[in-house]
Amino acid sequence: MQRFTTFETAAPTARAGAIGGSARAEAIYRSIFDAVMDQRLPPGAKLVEEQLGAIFEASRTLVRSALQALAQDHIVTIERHRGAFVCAPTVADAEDIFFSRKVVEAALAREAARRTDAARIADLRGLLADEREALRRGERRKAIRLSGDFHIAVAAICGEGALTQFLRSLVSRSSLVIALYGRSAASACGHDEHAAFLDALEAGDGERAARLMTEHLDHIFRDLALAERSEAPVDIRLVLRA
Amino acid sequence: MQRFTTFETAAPTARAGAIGGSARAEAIYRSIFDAVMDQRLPPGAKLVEEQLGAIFEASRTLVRSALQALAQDHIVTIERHRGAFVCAPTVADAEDIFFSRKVVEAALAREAARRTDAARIADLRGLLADEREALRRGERRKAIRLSGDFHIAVAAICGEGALTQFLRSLVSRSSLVIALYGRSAASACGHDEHAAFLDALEAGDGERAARLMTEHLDHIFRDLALAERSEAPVDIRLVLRA
DNA sequence: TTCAGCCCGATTGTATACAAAATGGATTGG
DNA sequence: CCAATCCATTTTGTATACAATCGGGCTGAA
Repeated sequence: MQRFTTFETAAPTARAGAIGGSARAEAIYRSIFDAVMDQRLPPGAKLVEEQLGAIFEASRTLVRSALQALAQDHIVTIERHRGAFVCAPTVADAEDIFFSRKVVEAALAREAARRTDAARIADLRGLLADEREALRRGERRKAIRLSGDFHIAVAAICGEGALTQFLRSLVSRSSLVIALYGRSAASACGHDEHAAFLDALEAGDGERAARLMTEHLDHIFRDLALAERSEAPVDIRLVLRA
Repeated sequence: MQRFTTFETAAPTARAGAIGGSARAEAIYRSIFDAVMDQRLPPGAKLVEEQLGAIFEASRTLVRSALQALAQDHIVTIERHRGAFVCAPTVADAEDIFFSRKVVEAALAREAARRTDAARIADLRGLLADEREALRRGERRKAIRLSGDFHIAVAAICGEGALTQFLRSLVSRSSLVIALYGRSAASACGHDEHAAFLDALEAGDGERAARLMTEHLDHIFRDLALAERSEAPVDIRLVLRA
C-alpha cells in the first residue's frame, strides 16, 4: 500500500504562517532547523548573522527574521548584543519537556485511537520499518529523526491542531536534549515500544495506547545521562572569572 | 495577607526571550498584544507597519519584529504582501483551542493540587474576588482578562514550564475567540466555577480539580455563539468578486 | 608574571532607502 | 450604466548604512 503522507521532521512553525511574510526567511529557518536536528550544529554553537547571510546569499534582515523565529521555538537563544546560539537545554528543561510530552501525547494517543484507520496504521508501520532499518544500519541520527517523525505522525492523526503544533516544538527540543544527554545506543526509542503502541492504536484501545506512550516517554527520559553534564551551558570564561 | 505575585495578562513570549534581542520591540509587542486582548483592536483589524512605527516612534524594523512575534503566537496573521491583521479564529480554531485547553489545564490542575500551598490559594482567591467585583460592576473586558489571569495563575503554580507557556498562548487566543463569539453576559467564567475549582485545589483533590476544570472549559465553550459568524474572516471584496 | 585599564575590531541593533507587489480609483470602451 | 483595464498610490519586502555595544588583546605598571 502506498503511503499518502510523508512526515519530514517538521519545524514547529512550518505551517503556522509565513515567517515575516517571507518564503526566503522560512527557507533559512528550515536550513538552520534541519542542521540543528541533525546535530551538524551542536548545542551552544554561535550563529553569526553575517556568516549565515553569506551562506544563504541573503541580507541580515532575512537571517535575523529566521533567527527570531527559531528563538521563539526554543531552537536557538538570542542574547542581547551577543548573538544567537543553538539552545543547550538544562536538565530542568529536559524534565519539563518530557513531562509536557507525556501530557500531550497521552491525550493525543487517546484521541488518535478513536480516529485512526487502516491507511494511517499502514503509514505508521512504514515509518516504524524505516526506523528499525536505520537502527540496524547504525544510522543513529536518522533513527532519532524517524523516531520523532513517528511521534508526530501519531499526533497528526488528530489533525494539525494546536496540540500537534505544540508537540512538534517539543519533539524538536527533545532532539536537542538527546544531542546533549543521549547515550550512544539507547535513547532513540529503540525498545520496540513503538510497535506495541501501534498495536494498541490499531486495536482502538485508547487507554492502553495512552499508557504505553506515557511509559515509553518515561523510558526515553530515564535513559538519558542527565548527570553527566552541568545544568547550564558553560561559558568557560565566566566560570573561571566568577 | 499580601499577594506575592501579580498576574497581568501575560504575553506568551514575554519571558521566553527577547524578541529579536530587542527590548523596544518587546514593548511594541506588548502594547499591541494588550490592545488586542482589550478588544481595542478587534479581530480583522489591519496593522499597518508605518502607522505603528509612528505611534511607537520606532522604525518599521522594530514594528515588523513585533508583528512577527505576534504572528507566531497566533495573535495576528501576516499575509504576504498584504500585511498583518488581528487574527479572527474560525469555529474550528475555537474547538481546537478549547480541546487543547482541556488537555493542558486538566493535567496542570492535577499537578497544581499536589504542589499548592496556602499562599497560592490566597493569591487565587484574591484574583477571584477581583473578577467578581469586575463582573458586578459590569466591566466585562476586565472580567474576561481577570478570568484568563486566574487560569494562568493556576498553571503558574506548576512553574513556568512549557505547558504553562503553551497555556498562556491558548488563553490569549481564547480571548480572541470570546471577542468574536462571546455573548454579552456569559462566557466570562461567570458561573462561580472558579470558586468550586479552587476549593478542590485547596483540598488537594487533583482528580476533582481536573474534572471541574474540564467541565468549566466545556461550559465556556458551549456558551459561545459559534453559529452566529461565518467561519472565515470575510474580505468583502474577495467574496463579491469570486 | 599578573592584573587593571583602555582601545580596537567584530557583531549586533536600528533606521532608512529602494524595489516589488497589491490595492483602489480613474478612465475607457461597450 | 456597467465592466474591464490601466495607472498611481500605498504598503510590504529586502538590502544596506550607520550607531551602539561587547569581547579580546594590548599596554603598562606593580
